[in-house]
Amino acid sequence: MPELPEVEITRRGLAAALSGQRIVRVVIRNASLRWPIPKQLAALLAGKTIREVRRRAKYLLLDCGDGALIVHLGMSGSLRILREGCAAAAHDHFDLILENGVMLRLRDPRRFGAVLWQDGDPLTHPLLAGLGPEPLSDQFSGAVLHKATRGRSASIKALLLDSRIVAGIGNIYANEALYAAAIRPSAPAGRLSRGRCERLVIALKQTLEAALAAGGSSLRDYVASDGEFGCFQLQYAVYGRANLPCPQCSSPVRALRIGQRSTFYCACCQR
DNA sequence: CGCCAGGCCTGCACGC
DNA sequence: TGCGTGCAGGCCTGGC
Repeated sequence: MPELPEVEITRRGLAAALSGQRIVRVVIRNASLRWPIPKQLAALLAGKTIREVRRRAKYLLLDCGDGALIVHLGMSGSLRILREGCAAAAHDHFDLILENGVMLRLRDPRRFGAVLWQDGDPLTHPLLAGLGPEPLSDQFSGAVLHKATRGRSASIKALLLDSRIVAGIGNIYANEALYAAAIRPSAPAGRLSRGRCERLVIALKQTLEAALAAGGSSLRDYVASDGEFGCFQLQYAVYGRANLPCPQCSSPVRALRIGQRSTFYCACCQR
């Protein structure tokens, strides 16, 4: 569930609590996430100091100087800042306990998330090395999207979800941004004009910023690191709104599947 | 009960 | 041959 805005909200909460703190203990209750949590992680992390908390796409990077803990929340993961000793509940798989008594706890019912270690620069990890530009950075522009989509016959929505084109766009925000840009999700990416690429990139950035301002989207499992819920789901124009009226023209929102993912759009407003 | 869900990797068949 | 492409499947639990 957590998409880029939710991961960024989490990052901000973690940065305030974890930066500069030393790790004293690691608890692994269930190592079987998407990939197994390395069993030597407990020994490896003890004594390290978290320098800063970064994000690349939907990966959180706890930078320890000589390497980084890489955390992905998958579909149902959340990270909470708690006090050491707080009782673990179901699906609380992993804890980091810090010198000052603060505890970082990962909960992930579906276990599609990941906790990994990368020596040195975490951006060299195979999962991160091939990622495209960050959508909120200046590295991602209409010109960049236009160039990346030339010659591609796949739908624009499929390519927005391709992390090699742009990193960390999830299904909700792909749907919402295409609506905001008035572009049909099924449109062949290679035929989008330069102007429409510009408009889409602006819409994508605005959609992500609006979600950040609303504290992200809380659908089922997501909570911020302080336990707060996001409320951007109240602002969805099309996502999850099959047959409900389009906010602009009131015609019913259509639902279909593109690349195995639920897709929603207004056939009147999006061309 | 079956079906669906915010992610994302792997592998396959197919067509150019 | 080697891509790009669209699928299917896999990993899981929980909610409807």
